[in-house]
Amino acid sequence: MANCVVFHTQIASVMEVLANAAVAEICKLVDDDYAVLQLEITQSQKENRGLRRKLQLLELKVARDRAERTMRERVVSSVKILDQYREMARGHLTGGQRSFVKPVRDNTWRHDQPITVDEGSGTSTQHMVIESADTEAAGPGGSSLVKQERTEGDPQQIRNIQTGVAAGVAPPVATKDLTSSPQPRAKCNITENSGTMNEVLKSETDTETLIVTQRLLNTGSVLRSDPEGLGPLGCPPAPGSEYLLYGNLSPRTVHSQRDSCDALETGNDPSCSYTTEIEPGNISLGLETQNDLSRGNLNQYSSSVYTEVCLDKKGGVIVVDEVTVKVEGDAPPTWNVDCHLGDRHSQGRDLLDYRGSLGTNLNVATHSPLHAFRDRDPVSTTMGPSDSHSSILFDQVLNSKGQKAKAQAVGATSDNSNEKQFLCVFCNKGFSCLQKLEIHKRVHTGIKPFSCTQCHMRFAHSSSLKRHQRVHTGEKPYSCTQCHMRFAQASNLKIHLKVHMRERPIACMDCGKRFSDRCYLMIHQQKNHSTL
DNA sequence: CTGGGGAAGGGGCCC
DNA sequence: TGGGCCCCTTCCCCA
Repeated sequence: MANCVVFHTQIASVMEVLANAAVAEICKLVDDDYAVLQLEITQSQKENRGLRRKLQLLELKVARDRAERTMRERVVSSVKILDQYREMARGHLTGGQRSFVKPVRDNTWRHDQPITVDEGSGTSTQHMVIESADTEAAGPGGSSLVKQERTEGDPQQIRNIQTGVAAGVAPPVATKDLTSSPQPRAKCNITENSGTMNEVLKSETDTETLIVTQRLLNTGSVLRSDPEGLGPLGCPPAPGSEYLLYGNLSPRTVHSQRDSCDALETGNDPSCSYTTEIEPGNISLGLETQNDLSRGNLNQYSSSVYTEVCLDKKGGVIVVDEVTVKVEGDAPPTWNVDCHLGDRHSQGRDLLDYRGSLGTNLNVATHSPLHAFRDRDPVSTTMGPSDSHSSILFDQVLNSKGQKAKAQAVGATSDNSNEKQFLCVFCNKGFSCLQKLEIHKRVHTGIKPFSCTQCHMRFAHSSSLKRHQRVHTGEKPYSCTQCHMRFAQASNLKIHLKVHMRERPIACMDCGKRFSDRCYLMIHQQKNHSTL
């Protein structure tokens, strides 16, 4: 019995030992599996983090591209807007070439009518206020004020754009327009923020408000800066400014300035954008006109300033780049033909071309009315360095200091050969050299450096100007050998020669009338011999 | 409606 | 690289 008890005790001990060993084994297995699982989880988490980072990078890249693209587009539109203001001022100064029916009081812009320019990339809210004293208040040097209120932001990121000629600073181009304006014409300070790329992304919800309030004078309207001649932050205007020169450097030349921060140095920063996005509700382009249009007082505004800017042929909305100018009411198209300065039809065609271009690429600022407006600048008579300079500066605005060529080169796509490494930022068309690209971009920018001295026609190509001048000289160097017809253009002679060679092989079986093409015969038969 | 002429836009090529 | 020429295309006007 005692042995039996001892035996059971031993068995129990063995069982316990075995159980402990089994538990230990199980625990070891669990620990191992747990470690493996932990390792796998950790690796998965690392992979997730990596993928998340990649995703963020991709999103950042996309946002950067979008911001850069938007910047370019808005720079164009903003430049055009500024150009428009210059034109407005100039138009009031050169009223002899444009019909101004509107009384003086109606040409006054309200101070409280803002233009909101959402720069999209800014980090602060800024206001540009264009003010002008009344004729009486300003005296013979009646002027308008363009100033900007900046509410926040790093002073290091401010750039001032000064349009016009600062007091005491000689205008770059002395023109006859100045005769009507004894004072320096325009001076416009635009303080602009630039930020980092992150700021661009962040500031998509931020607003930068560019409030432009200008009271236009019927005569002698002069844009000037704030009386102190200081920028919004007290930065004195730099006469040697170079920013935002665009188009023709007439007295309405945009002088710009860079303050000490040299904001254009931010060229590497895509957020360094001078973009404008005019909110229809705050748009001041029309200012009172817009309201008056809705009231049906359009006839009072034969001023090309208003009609050209505000009116679409359909009387609805003009879309210039991303700037939407809403015109309320059934405003009829009132492009003042008299304002076209003797241009028989090409300017109107510019508008058509512009619309057609927009039809294919809404982001292309092609021959916009504003450009057409500028292009009718009767001041410049020949191409001057200012024009090329302005083109360069336009590119500076567009691509921020030397980034243009880089962008063009970087933007090369597979469908462009190495021979055409210079790509147009507007249409992506490739050119073999930079000069050709620069010339081509006039199609989009509307820059026409070549002006006829006999009329006010302007051309983007020197050859076009030379060809045009035959209109004035009456020279017709191309003569037909078959008749006595003479032509100023060889292409027209070539077309004419077809008259002598043209055959009309298509004959109507009913009446015998012959046509040069089958489609003419079909139309003819449908109209005259249709049995239906 | 059709065709002809005038004129301009714009790109390619050459020097 | 810049200017000039050539060419094609397109639009407008007119008969």
